[in-house]
Amino acid sequence: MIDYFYEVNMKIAEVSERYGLSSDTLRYYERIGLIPRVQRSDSGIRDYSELDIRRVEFVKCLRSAGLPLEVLVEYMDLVQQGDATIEARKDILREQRDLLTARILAMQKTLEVLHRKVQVYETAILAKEKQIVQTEK
Amino acid sequence: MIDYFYEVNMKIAEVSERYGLSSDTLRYYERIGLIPRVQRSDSGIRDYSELDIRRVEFVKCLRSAGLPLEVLVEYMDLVQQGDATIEARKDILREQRDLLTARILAMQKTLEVLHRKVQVYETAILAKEKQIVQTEK
DNA sequence: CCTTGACTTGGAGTTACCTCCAGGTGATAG
DNA sequence: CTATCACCTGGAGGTAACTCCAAGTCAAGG
Repeated sequence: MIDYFYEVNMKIAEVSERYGLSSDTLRYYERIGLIPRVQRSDSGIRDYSELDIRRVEFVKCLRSAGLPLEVLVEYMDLVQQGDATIEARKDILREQRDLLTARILAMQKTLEVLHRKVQVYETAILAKEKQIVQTEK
Repeated sequence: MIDYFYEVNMKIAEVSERYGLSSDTLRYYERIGLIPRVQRSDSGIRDYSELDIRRVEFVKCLRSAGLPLEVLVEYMDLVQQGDATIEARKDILREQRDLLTARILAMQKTLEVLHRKVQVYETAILAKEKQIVQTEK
């Protein structure tokens, strides 16, 4: 029988595939309360709703920038608590945004250092090659 | 008696202070071969030379951008081995530079997401305040 | 009916990177 | 002379974030 309802939901393997997080990690995130409990099918299998998937995406995004799980858990907890926590949530995100800005700045400085150092090596290698050519003459 | 030789060297506490790495961390870095063995005074106390200090600074810089210890140990090892390893060292730094570039890019995207989200919260809070004012009338 | 394979759970194990500790030494201040 | 203090060593402990495992369930295919 054809299912007339459009089925958006996904099993854990699909979510894992799509967001590059292992199934174990997804289950782990749920365990620690980072993602609220996902609905299970009759046979107990996770059935990620669109909302769940958006949460995974959000978490994946912030985690990949290095925000600590602890902070994200706290934030997601506040989200669950509803409108009264908007102020607190904003404060968390603002703080993390500022920290991230600082981290990016530091990394850019380091990148510069690395970049110059690579260039120094490249010219050193060129000089060495030239020396070899002269020796061969 | 006055010491006529200019004394640049530092004890571990001073290096720790100056670079924001704990003494334990400095000793740890030496243990794992990230910093070659630092000279000891007669009574066995570390006496960081200018070169040692430059190494600490370099490591601190790269670590703060998230380069893994393993890679840095490998690199410092090659440095110890002398000129023959210049090519290999360049390759390591180039790879790490490229990885870092990618990480910074990803973080900038996340920063944008965070930034927008903070703004959404800020306007939401403003709207809420306005509502309260109206209710009070 | 039986096997296969993707899923479930609770709990244990792993990795990277420190951080702490116990027990000991040597220089300096009271 | 003794107490304090910064340092030493080797080794154990801690934390964050996964990652793996054993034992079990269920649906689908042969």
